[in-house]
Amino acid sequence: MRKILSKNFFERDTLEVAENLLGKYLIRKIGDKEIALRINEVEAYDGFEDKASHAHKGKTERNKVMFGEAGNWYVYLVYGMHNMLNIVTGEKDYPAAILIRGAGDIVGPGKLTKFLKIDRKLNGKNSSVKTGLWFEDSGEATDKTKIKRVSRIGVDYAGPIWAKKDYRLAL
DNA sequence: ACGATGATGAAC
DNA sequence: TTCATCATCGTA
Repeated sequence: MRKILSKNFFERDTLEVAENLLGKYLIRKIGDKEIALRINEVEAYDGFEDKASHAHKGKTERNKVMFGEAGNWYVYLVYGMHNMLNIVTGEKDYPAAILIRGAGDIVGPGKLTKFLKIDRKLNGKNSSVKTGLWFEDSGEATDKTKIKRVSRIGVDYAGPIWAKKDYRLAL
């Protein structure tokens, strides 16, 4: 059973989406080939108050897609060389997204986008077969009791409260 | 432990 | 228009 995840899956609480995204598949179509990778590590960036989130200082040219429709891709460049892949969650005008850190054998958000040839051309597009990048539920059950919850990476600047939140989920 | 490498946002 | 900063990675 292949079920494509659509907007309604992402239009709810970010932590809840993050938890449910683990074990789902990220599908990338390149030419006539499809690559499917099982998602095993994500990070949540949730709301205005989250000081680790790009949206904390309000809407800007870069982060505006976080304020848009759930199920859209938020892709940006860090450190001058790595594209980060995020999926927008929650209601419109509520800024939140989930960073995909690891899928399949690929560990690390920068390596993942390089492997799947993902760049900012996808920013603001929705996740669907049409854009060549989407999610599927294979139907296999994931054991939620096995989910590890630890602090996020590279967000020390957010201060002790927000840097310490266990918003990094892994299988 | 550190440098690569460039867009972004805030200050001036 | 300049400047510090950065949701990382590979090499040492």
